Amino acid sequence: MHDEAEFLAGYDPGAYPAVAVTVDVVALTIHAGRLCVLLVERGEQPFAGRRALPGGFVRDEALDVAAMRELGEETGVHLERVHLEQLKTYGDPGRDPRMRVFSVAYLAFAPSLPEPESGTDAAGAYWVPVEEATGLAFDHDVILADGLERARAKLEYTPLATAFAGDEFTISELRQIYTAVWGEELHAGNFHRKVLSVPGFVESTGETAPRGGERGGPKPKLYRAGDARLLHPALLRPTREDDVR
Amino acid sequence: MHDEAEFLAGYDPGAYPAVAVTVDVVALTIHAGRLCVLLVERGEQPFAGRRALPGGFVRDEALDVAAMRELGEETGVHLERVHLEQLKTYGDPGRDPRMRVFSVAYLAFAPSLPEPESGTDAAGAYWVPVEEATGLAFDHDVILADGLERARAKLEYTPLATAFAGDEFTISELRQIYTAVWGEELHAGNFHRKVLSVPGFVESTGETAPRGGERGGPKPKLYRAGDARLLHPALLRPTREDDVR
DNA sequence: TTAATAGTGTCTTTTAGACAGTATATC
DNA sequence: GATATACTGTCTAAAAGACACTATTAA
Repeated sequence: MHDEAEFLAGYDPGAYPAVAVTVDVVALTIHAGRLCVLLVERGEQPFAGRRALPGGFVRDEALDVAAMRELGEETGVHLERVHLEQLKTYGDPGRDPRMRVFSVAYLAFAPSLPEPESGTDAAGAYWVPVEEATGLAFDHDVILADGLERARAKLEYTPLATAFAGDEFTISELRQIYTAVWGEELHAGNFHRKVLSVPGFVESTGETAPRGGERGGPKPKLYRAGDARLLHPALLRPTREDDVR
Repeated sequence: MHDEAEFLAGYDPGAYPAVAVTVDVVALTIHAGRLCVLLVERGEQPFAGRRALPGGFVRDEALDVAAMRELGEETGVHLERVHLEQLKTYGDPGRDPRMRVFSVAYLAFAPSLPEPESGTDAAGAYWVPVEEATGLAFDHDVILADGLERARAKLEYTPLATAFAGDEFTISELRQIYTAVWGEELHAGNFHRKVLSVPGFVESTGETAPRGGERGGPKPKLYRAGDARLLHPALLRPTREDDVR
């Protein structure tokens, strides 16, 4: 189109007030039966010394690429089979003292627990149990809360829990993931039957684990993630009427 | 903090490459039993003359404020009890030929059908059945598709359908909303009982509609939206196994 | 009168959840 | 042997869905 080319030639990007776009990542994993989030200690202003979600400015790249890159650069955590999804964008004026900064938050689920190495941008990075992750920089407390709510909801109707597990896992391990994320005990027997009854949630490897539990019990069978993208029927949280209203 | 103030004084926002942030709104309503989306005909480059979602640059304001403002300015549609929620952010390099533009998409649900007046920014604005809303400017086809998927899913486990209805509505009207959004017929009798059995979904006004259907039938009772934020148990779509994998 | 719609009854199937019970491991 | 765990059986209650039926209204 001639008109469009002409328009583009005369267009001045600098005419708009400066804004910046960052990505911040809520990376979750299970460690010792507890749900943990990856935090960095900020080495630079603003909020130097405060804990924050890993993140940084978006370059000439897609948003999800930026999220994955920042996760690796800033924490030394390089996740291969990591599940990454966009959470929400935060852009209230004043949420960053430097300038107008819009942060596109991502949610990541890490299967195992790679101990992070300190990267270039951060003085340190570590997994922190989510209950202890408070007083974060910027509006990251809110972002974390939104991420946790999303994660808890998605466990119900998607096979997301398998993203927290390794390639092969037992039904018990899967149940412990649900327990950690929801913060509620689940009946072992009913959970077992339920998981196996949902088509495509898990599939058997035919193998069994090399040994039983620490204090006895039979060797459990091993499973891997199935091909379902949604759980039908869903695996609902124990109903608390209060949450509904 | 002395350190932080010092840092801010020496900070130069112009040092970063220019980016822009816009909001785009997927505004949905039901018209004559069909799900419709609000589109504008672009009056300016780029994509002049093409249909697009209403939207524009974010000013010194919160994102949801920007979304509501653009909806009003660009289409003349001023929605009072409109439900507005953030959908997703789109930021692929090259999605806008002018510069790097990140678009924060919002999803809006309009109860009635205010016929839009042409506003300042747009050559025209009109409601279009979603099946006919193709070939949109930028990546708006994708944004619309994501918005529809979100809307369809939220009808299942939230009372969102009431946002499409007026202050008072009949169970039949509510069912027609589900039918229009999901594109599937629902059994009238079972739907009726189901809606009334979900706590807090709807509450009776005690009144009945002034008359029955066009071709006969009793005067239906009137209801208004209840206080539930989630539907328990949910109102699930007729299962299509294919959607799951 | 005809036909369409509102609303209810009832039956079957599926699912959730409580609870018990058996087999198999580890210490 | 004591004990913890994996897994299954069984029963009950809740819910989904199919289908039938009555009552009420507009044309």
